[in-house]
Amino acid sequence: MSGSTSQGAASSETMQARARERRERILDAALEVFTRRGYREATMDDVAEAAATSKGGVYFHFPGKEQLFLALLERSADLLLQRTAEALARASDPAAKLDTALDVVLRLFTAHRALARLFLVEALAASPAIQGALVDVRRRFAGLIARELIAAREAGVIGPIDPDLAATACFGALYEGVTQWVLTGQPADLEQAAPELRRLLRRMLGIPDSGKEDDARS
Amino acid sequence: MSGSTSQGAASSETMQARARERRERILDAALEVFTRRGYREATMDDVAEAAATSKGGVYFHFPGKEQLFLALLERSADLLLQRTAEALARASDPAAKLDTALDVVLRLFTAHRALARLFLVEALAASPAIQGALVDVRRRFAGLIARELIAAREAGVIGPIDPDLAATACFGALYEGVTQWVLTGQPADLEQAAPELRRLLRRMLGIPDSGKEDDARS
Amino acid sequence: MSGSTSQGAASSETMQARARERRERILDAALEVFTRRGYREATMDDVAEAAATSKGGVYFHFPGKEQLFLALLERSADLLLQRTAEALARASDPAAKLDTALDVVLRLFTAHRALARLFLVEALAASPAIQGALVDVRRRFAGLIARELIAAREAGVIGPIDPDLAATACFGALYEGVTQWVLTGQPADLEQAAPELRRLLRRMLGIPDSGKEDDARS
Amino acid sequence: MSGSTSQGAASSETMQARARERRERILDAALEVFTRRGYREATMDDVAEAAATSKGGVYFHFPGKEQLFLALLERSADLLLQRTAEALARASDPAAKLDTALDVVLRLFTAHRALARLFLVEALAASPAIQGALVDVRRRFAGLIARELIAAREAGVIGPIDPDLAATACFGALYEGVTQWVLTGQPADLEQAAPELRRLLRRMLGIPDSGKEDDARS
DNA sequence: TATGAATGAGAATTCATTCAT
DNA sequence: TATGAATGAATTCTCATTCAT
Repeated sequence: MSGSTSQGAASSETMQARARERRERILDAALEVFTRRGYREATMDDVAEAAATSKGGVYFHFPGKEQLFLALLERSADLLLQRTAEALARASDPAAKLDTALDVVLRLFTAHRALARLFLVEALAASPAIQGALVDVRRRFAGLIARELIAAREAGVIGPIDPDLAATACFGALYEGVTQWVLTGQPADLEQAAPELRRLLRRMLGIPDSGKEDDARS
Repeated sequence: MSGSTSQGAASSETMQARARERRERILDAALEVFTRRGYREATMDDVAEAAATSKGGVYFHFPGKEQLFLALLERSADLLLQRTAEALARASDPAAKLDTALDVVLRLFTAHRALARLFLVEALAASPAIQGALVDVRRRFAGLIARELIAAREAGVIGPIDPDLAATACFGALYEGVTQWVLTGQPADLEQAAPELRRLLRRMLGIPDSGKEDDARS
Repeated sequence: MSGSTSQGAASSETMQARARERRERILDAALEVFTRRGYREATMDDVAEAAATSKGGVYFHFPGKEQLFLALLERSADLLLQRTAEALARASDPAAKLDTALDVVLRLFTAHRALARLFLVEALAASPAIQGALVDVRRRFAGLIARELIAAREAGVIGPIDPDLAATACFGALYEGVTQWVLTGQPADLEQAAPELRRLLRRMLGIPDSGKEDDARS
Repeated sequence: MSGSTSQGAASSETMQARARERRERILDAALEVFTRRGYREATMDDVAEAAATSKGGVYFHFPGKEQLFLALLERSADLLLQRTAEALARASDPAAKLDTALDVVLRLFTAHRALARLFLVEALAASPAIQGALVDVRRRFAGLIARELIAAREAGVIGPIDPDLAATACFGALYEGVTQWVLTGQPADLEQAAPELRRLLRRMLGIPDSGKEDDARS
């Protein structure tokens, strides 16, 4: 199995690279299709066509429609969670962490509305397995926030609080705004809502206002 | 008015009453089925069977699956919004209004988890028309809150605030909690989360803590 | 049964008159609907609505859809055949008979395009029973022509001829022109084709040209 | 061109050949089924079964029932028109052309009564699209005749005539005879009617009788 | 007689998945 | 690996007919 001929190995490597490439292309196509048509309405034919391959080709890379969606969800969730975690790590104090996380999420979703739709709308009613996966993603995300809240509490920056519930509420406030935007297109620029949303969340969590910044909309 | 026509009228009235009754029975059955199987998985056969009628009977009362769901959504939304509006009207000061509205919603959803699931999960990815209707319901609900926030602001009870965004955030925090409960069953008792949620929302909105109360649902 | 009370008798007569009236109204509505939607596409609901009555009402007067169509066909065929027979009786010589019959048919169909459609198009593929009825009508009509041809032959006005085949051909030539008109709307004025058609049929049957008349389209 | 790709090409060619074969098999089956049951009564299940394939297979090759019928109509019309055109081209003088065309049509329909039924009866009331297609076929056929009439007129073989109307009448006479035969089975042998029909049409068109031939049925 | 609610047997069509090539 | 033809179960919706009132 280990490179009997260099040619075989080279070709195998090339093959693997190609396979990975095609896999990615299928995932990209799937994102576009699931977003445009919805999970149920989207057909494997749609995906195959969008990926410029055949139905059989899709089935070679993914065992089924559900697993395709799941893979897509995972890939997207990893991106979202990783970016958020990085942003949280970069910021020093709790207030800054909150701000940064908020910015990352809003920016990410603004840039990838399709992805937002996938998460917030389509995945919810797709299938039990997908629903489960989505719940998991939400939990991981809320967990990220909760951890920070615990740290902030221990540092004495914020008062006593139920970190899980607070994180969920925080997540939900953000979530609802994005969902409305995804579904209705309003506000036209999602990021413009950031300052006010930041203020609301800070107040909810009991993070003291840093005073200086942002255009108070008194 | 009496006399020769009364018989005809009576029979017609009876018919209409029966028809209305059957229509309600179908809606009840539809709620049960859509809840148990999800919008997409549910079939009109299921609904007919659950309503102890025939497929044709369902189609006599509703022109299609989507319209059936829409009718159901409307009926349920009216109930939810009306109850909440009543509760808001009963309470006097903003803090009490928030508390009461929260209680009503949590109690309603706790009592009708099926309905909650229908609203929060299934409807979202059902079809564009249903999605639109759902967005509308969410907006009406957020509007209810926004109106109160404006009143509270004018009464000087709370500070300057963007009422729409705040209402959306408020709604979202609540929504997310209920959704988690619907999807995961946690917390086991949704209403137990009320006091802490109340505290968070109050803080977010800037409603002064009345001190004494909480976890006493006196 | 014989007028026990004048009131009863009167009301019964009135009833019968009303019933006949309604029956006619339903037939009129059926003609309109079958013509507009085609036999298969037309529903009993359509007919009932067009007749401003209820489905049950239609079923009271006619045992079923097929019988309704049959009754309509018969009523229309009677009209067509009777008018043609009258016209044939009025004319004296074979040439005049042909001319008159042609005029009657073209005028009748021009005035009642719906009826023409019913005969020439819808009835053909409706159901075996209806097809049988239609074949019968065609035969009766062709028979009308054939009888005249036999008489003309016996009178020595025309040469030897197979009367049945000639009648069928005659009928078909006419039929095809009307069908094209029904299906395509061309020629815009069906009756304008009469002179040329008359000339063709005369020649086919061997009826000598009366010379004088009509604008030769050389 | 040979070598590594030849295998792929060969397999692809094989596939295509098989697919084309299957497509033809479905068309053959459809002809049989539509003829036996009529357009409306025939179900896609019937067609699939008759083609020894699955419903999905039929839908793979044809997008729907109507398009299947349309494809069938086209295939059959092409056959009929082409044969007739060839026959017309083979004959030299107008009289011979008429004779040959008549023979071809009668022979073709006699041999394929199912096909005749499809054309003359079922297609007429099937659906607007099918109706349109059928009108088109009729027109093309009448056009074939009209062209010959114009040529004959220019050659001075026949007198002044409206070629379109004459062609339609000619076509109609033939059509009606065949339709009667399709619907009633009479005459038992369609081709036996040829001589007399020929005489009638010749006379109608003003083509001089060649004198010698045919068993005059005086 | 008239009404219209109810029935239920079907129909066309869709699409995830399989598999020979 | 890739292709695309083939499968067939499942689903929505239709409509002639019945019948209680």
